Amino acid sequence: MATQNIKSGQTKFSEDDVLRQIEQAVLDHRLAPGTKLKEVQLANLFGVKRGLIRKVLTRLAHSRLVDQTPNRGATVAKPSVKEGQDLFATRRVIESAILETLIGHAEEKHVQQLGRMLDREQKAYLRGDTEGALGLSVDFHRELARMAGNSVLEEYLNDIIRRTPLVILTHLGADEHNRCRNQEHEAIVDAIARRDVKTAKKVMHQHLLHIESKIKHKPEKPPADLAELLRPHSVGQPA
Amino acid sequence: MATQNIKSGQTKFSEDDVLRQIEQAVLDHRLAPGTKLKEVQLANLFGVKRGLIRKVLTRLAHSRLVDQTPNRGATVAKPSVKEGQDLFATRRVIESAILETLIGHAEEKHVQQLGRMLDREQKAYLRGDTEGALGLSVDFHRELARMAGNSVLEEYLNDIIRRTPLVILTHLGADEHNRCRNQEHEAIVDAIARRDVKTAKKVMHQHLLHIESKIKHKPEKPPADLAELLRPHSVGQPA
DNA sequence: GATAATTAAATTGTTAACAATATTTTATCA
DNA sequence: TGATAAAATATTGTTAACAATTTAATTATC
Repeated sequence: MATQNIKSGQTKFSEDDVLRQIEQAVLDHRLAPGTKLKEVQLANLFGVKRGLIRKVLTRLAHSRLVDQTPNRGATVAKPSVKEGQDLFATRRVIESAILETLIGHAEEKHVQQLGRMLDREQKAYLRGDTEGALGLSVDFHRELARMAGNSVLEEYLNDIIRRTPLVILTHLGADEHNRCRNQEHEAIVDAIARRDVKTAKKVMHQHLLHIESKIKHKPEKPPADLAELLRPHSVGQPA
Repeated sequence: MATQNIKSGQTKFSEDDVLRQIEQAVLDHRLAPGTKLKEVQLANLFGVKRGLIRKVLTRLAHSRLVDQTPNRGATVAKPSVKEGQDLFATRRVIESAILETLIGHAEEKHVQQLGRMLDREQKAYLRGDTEGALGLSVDFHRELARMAGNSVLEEYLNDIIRRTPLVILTHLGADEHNRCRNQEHEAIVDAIARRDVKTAKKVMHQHLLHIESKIKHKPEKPPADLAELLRPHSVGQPA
C-alpha cells in the first residue's frame, strides 16, 4: 500500500493512499468535523508533496467530506442537521432498493456469506471489540449493496456511509454511538433467505430510523490537540 | 459568468465556468463519448491555464463524466451497458422517492409552478424547438427534485441526469432521441395535484422504462472533426 | 489595559520550467 | 511494400519558486 522511502526512512503514499487514509479517519471518528486541514502539515505527515495533498483535498471536497473556502483552505465538513436528515432519508430509500434488487436474484451462497459476516460481527461484539464490530457492521451494509449488483446504488450507499460519521459527530455526542444492532442484521438476513422483501425492508427501515431519531443539537465541545491523524481513535480539533 | 480579457480579446473563464460548459456540452450531446480531451487544447479554447483544465478534468472524472488514464490523459466517458442499466434502475428508485417526498408536502403553488413548466415545454415542442423542449423536459425532472426538498436525492438525480446522455450516445443512435413525452409529464403533475402517490409513481416508472428499454448495442460511428466544443450541437470525435 | 493600526508570519493560490511518458513520424532493412 | 527500430514531436505529470491572501503577532494610540 505504501512504499518505504529509504533515504529519509519516512513512509511515502500515493494519491489514492492519502485519500483513503483520510476517508478511513473520518469513518473511524478520528477526524472531527471542523478540523482544519493544512496542506503543508498533511504533506509532511504523509511524506508527499503539497500538490498531491491539494488534489486529494479537492476530491474530498467533491464528495462533501471537506469544505473548501477560497484562500482559507479546507476543513473537515460539518453537515447541517438538514443535510443529515436528507442523508438518512435517502439511505432508507437506497437500502430499500438494494434489498429489493438483491432478493430478486439472491442465491443460497449469498445467504451463507451474509451468515458468516453476522458471526464475525457477533464474535467481535461479544469479545468487547466494539471498534471492530462497528467496522464489520458497516461492511455488512456494504456487502448487501455489492451483492445487489447495481453499481450506482452501491456507489450512492458508499457515499452516504462515508458522510454519515460527520453527521453523527456534528449533531450527536461521540458517546451515544450508532452501532448497528446485530440482531436486526440477523432479522434482515432471515428475511432475505425467505425472499421476504416486505419484512426485509421493514426491518431495515426500523434499523435505520433508530439511528436517525437521535439527531439533535449537541453542545459544543472544547477543541482537542493536533496531528495524531494516524493514531487510531483520537479525535482531531475543530478549527 | 465570464470576464472579457481586454489584451487578447479572448474570453476568460473561471474553473466553475469551464466545468459547467463541459457538463452542458455533454448534456446537449455535443461531446461524444470517447472524445479525447487534451489539456492544452482546452486551455487555449477557454483562454485559461493548463492547471485549471487539469483540475476540472479531475472533477469531471470524479463524477464519471470523463475517464482518466495515467499518462494518457482524459476522454469523455463511455459507460458500459451495465452501467447504463444500473443508472436507469437507480433513476427509477430516486424519482419514485422524490415523488413520494414531494407529494407528502406538496402545496398548490408547487402544482401551479409545474403547470407553467408543462406549458413552456409544450409550446417549445409545438413550435418545433426540439432542443429547447429537451432542455425544458430535463428541467421538469430537476424541478420535481428541488421541490421535494431533499438535497441528497436532488444531488443524486442531477448526477444521473448528467451521466445519462453518455449512455444514450454510447449505446443508442443519436437519432432515436430520448425526449420525454409531455403527456406523461402532464399525467404526473395531475397525480401530484390529487396527492395520488401510487399513480404518480406508476406513470413515472413507465415514463422511465420507455427510454431504458431502448438500450442496446449500437454500431460504431466514424470519428468526426474537432474543437467546435462551443458551437451548439456538433458532436466531437472519439479518440 | 483595551482597541486599533501595522508589521510579520503562515498559508493558500498560481505559474512556468522541467521531467517522464506516450504518440507520431521518419529512417532502415528485409 | 511492409515491418521494425530510431528519432522527433506531442502530451501528460511534477516540482519549486513566486504571488496573493489570510492569520497571528507586534506595536502604537488612546
